[in-house]
Amino acid sequence: MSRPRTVNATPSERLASARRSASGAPQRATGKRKARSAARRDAILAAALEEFSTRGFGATRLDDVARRAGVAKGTIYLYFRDKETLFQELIRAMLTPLVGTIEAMGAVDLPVRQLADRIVDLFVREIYETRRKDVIRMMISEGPRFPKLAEFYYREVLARIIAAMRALLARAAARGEVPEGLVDFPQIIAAPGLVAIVWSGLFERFEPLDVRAMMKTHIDLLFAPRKAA
Amino acid sequence: MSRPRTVNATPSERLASARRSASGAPQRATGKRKARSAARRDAILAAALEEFSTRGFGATRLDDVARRAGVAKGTIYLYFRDKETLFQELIRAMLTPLVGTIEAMGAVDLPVRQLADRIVDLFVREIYETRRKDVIRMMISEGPRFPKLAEFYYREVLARIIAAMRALLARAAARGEVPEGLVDFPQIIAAPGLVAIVWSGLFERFEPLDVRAMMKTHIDLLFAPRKAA
DNA sequence: TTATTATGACTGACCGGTCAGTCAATAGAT
DNA sequence: ATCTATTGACTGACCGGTCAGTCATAATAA
Repeated sequence: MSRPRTVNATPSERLASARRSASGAPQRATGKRKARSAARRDAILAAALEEFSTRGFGATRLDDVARRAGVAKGTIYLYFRDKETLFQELIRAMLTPLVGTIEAMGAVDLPVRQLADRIVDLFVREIYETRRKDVIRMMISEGPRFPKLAEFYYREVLARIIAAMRALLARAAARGEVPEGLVDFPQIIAAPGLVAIVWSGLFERFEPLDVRAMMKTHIDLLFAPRKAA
Repeated sequence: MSRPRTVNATPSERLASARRSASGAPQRATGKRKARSAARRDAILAAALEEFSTRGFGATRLDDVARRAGVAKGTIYLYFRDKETLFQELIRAMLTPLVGTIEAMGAVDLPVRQLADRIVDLFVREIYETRRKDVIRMMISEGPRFPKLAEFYYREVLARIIAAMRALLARAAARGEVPEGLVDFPQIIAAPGLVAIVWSGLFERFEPLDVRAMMKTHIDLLFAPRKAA
């Protein structure tokens, strides 16, 4: 047995190691190393996105992620505690930037129709035509088995977006631009977006779907001027 | 999906096995045996539903399915060729009965509003408050990695429902009960249903959603009388 | 500046546990 | 007795996670 292995590592050593990985980059680093380190992390996340989004969490092999990232498997564990952490960090990294953008949009005070158009545009450009579409699909697929992840997504993303929408819709409703009912269910506005995301993953090849047109139609129907009740 | 783990089995063996399993029951059977056989199959499917829908396809262990069904693991293989076949049969068995019901509904010629109410009711009673909700969730989650399954679902379920809806909407539009736009995107009608299914799996515990109310609101908004263009 | 030492990022062979699928043995029906 | 259905121990591919060892780079000394 010529491969001696160290069997002992004090609890504190283990803890230190765990803490390190949590930070997301191996130890401290300066200059060249720091840059390289960040690049590596990104490469791993990019590879993970590719693999996770085509194979799903369970069927993804970390060996494949490593190969795709041009890195040894062990390296992944220098940047992420384990497979699950990698997965969650990936989703976090992809979705977090969106929130600010959307909240900002809700703050602007424009006629709802214009806002609606902007929202549709934002959705198509920043989500539907983007890898974020796949991230949301993953969220839907794997979320039920990752309660922590679902909670993060709800608290940091959804709840905020819904709050912004509600505020916006309430203002519009007060002006009579929008029926009151919508304020209770902002989800209705986003519903076709969800349909589009799911459809694209399952049925696009049988029957392509014009997302923009569908969302436009939906908005037109919801916001069309009505006869008085 | 998943890697084939069996490496040896002559083509003819495979065929024989396939032929038998395809029938869904071991050999021919009559009387008592036939009944027992059908019951077994059902027990396995029921157990599979339970396991697959909480753990997902990949993480479900056939050992667990067997235990839950009160059967030895090998027995599963008497009724289904492999894990994937079991999964697909399950979805097939759960969704197929729906199609007829929905198509029948589309054939009736009633004012859209009444039809809409019936459709909402059907959705809530036959899907949302049922295990079928979970089956559809599984379809969404696992579909992208089971092209065959997605195709079956599209051809046998979705396409038919959409066709029925389109016919119905076209009639209604001709009568001026419904805006023309809807005919192009029957998906819009179903969108909140999808939202409800996804929501229930991910966020119910943070923020319950009144599906009936949401769908009612949506329908009211879509079908409300409009000012003339 | 150049030489020497220290660091820690990176590697990849390896380990241990897991689980789909098999099949010889057994129970049960006819 | 014969034939079928059922069992569950077993196999082996597979993969997440580990860690001793390597070497480029950074820190320090000369």
